[in-house]
Amino acid sequence: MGRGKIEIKRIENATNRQVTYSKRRTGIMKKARELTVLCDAQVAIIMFSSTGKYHEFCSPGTDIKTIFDRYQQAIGTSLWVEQYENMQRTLSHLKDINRNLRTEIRQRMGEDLDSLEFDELRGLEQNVDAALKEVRHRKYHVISTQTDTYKKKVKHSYEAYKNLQQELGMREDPAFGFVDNTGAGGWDGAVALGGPGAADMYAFRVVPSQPNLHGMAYGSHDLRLG
Amino acid sequence: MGRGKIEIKRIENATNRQVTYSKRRTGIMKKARELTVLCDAQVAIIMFSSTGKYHEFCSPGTDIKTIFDRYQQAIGTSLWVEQYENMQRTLSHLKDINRNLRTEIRQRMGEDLDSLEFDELRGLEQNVDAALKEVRHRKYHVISTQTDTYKKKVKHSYEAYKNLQQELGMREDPAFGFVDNTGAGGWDGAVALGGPGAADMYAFRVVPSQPNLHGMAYGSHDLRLG
DNA sequence: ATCTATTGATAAAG
DNA sequence: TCTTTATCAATAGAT
Repeated sequence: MGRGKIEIKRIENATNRQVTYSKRRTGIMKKARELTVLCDAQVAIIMFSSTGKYHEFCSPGTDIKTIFDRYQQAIGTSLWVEQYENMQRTLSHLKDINRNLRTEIRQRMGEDLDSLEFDELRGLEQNVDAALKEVRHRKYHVISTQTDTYKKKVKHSYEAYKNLQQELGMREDPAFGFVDNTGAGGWDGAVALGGPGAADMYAFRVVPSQPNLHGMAYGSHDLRLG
Repeated sequence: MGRGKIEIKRIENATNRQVTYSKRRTGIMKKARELTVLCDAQVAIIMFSSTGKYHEFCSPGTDIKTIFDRYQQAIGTSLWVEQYENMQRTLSHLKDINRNLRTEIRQRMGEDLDSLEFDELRGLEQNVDAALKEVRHRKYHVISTQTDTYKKKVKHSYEAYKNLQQELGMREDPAFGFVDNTGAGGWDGAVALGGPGAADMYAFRVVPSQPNLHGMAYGSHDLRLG
C-alpha cells in the first residue's frame, strides 16, 4: 500500500527509516486500539526505535505492568520471580557459608569450642599445633632474610664510607665507625620479642574481613511487579 | 476495508468478535514483524482476548523480559532493576567477605603466609599460640569431665552390683569384681594420645564449610537491556 | 506535515 | 477455521 510496494528488509536510508517507523508505529497503535474496542481484548505494546526512543500502547482500563504480570502467570514460570528466587537462594547459601567460615575461624582462635566433639577437638588441636609450627617457620625465614639484607646494607654502607674516607684521604674516626651486627641479640631479638600491644596485631587485621551486613535483608521482598 | 466499513465499537456477536480478533491479531503481528525488520526496531506485544487466551509477539534477537526491563528503565520506575542491582552488589560483597574468610583460615592453617607483613606474621603466631592453649585447655576439660562421668558410672554400677549381691545373699566373686579406674593412665591416656589417622579429623570437618559455588556467577550478567 | 496513487487488510460470505 | 472478493484503510513516495 503506497506508491509501489516495498521489500520487507531493513531500510538503509536513515531518514526514510525514521519516517516509516513513525508512520507504521502510528498504524499499529491504531490497530491495537481498534482491536481493544472491537474485540474487548487487552493489549500491551512496547516499542523501541533504532534510535532508542520508546513508545507504548496499553488498552484502557489496565496498565502494562498488569498485563505483563498476567502474561507471566499465563506462561506459568515467571521469569522474573524465578531469577529472583535463584539469587535469593544463592544469597542465603553464601551467608550460610560465611557463617560456617566465621565459626571455623573462631574455633581456630580458641573460642566456641563447646560444640565440638572430642575427636574434632583433638583434630583441631593437632591442626592448630601444625599451623603454629608453619607460622613460626615462616617467621624465622623472614627474620633471617631481613637480617641478611640488613647485613648486606651495613656492609655496603661501610664500604661506601671507607671509599669516601680514602677519597678524602682522611683518617678513620672511631666515633663514627660501623659495627657489624651479625649474630643473635640486638635487632633480631628486639623484633622477635615484640613490644607491648603487638600481640593484638593480627587479631586487629581480622576486622576488615567482617564488614557489616547492612542491606542484606532481601528475605521478604517480593519481586513481582504487581 | 472489507465489505462495508464497521464502526469501532465492541462487536456484540461473540462469534464475529472472535473471528475479528483472530484476523486483526494476525494483522497486527504481521505489522509488528514488518516494523521490526524495516526500521530495525524492537517490539514486544502481549494480547489477551476476551476469552482469556493470550498471544505474544517479540522482535527476534531479544525477548519480552528484556524489552520490559528496558521499558522500566526508560520510564524510570525501575523497581525491579534497582532491586536486582542491590542484590548484585550484596552478592559480590558476600563473595569478597567469603574470600577474605577463606584466606584467613588458610593463614591460620599455616598456608599462604608469603603475603603477610612481618608484624602480621608475628601477631598471627601469637594468636595461634594462644588459640592452641585454649584448645588444649578445653580438651583437658572435656577429658576430665568424661573421666568423672565414667567414674560415677563405675561407682553406680558397683553399688548396683553390691546391692544385687546383698539381695541374693551371695558371696562376692573376685573374678567379676569391679576395679576403680581413678587416676592417670588407662582410658584417659589412650584417648588423649589418639590413634593413627586422627590428625586429619579436624581438617576433614572443614569440608562442608566449602560447598561448591555452582550457580553463583551472577557477577557478569547485566540486567540492563543495552 | 500533507497529498494521493497504490498496495494491503479485512468484513462478510461460502 | 480457511478461502474468496468487494471494499475500505494504510502508507510510500513526492511535495
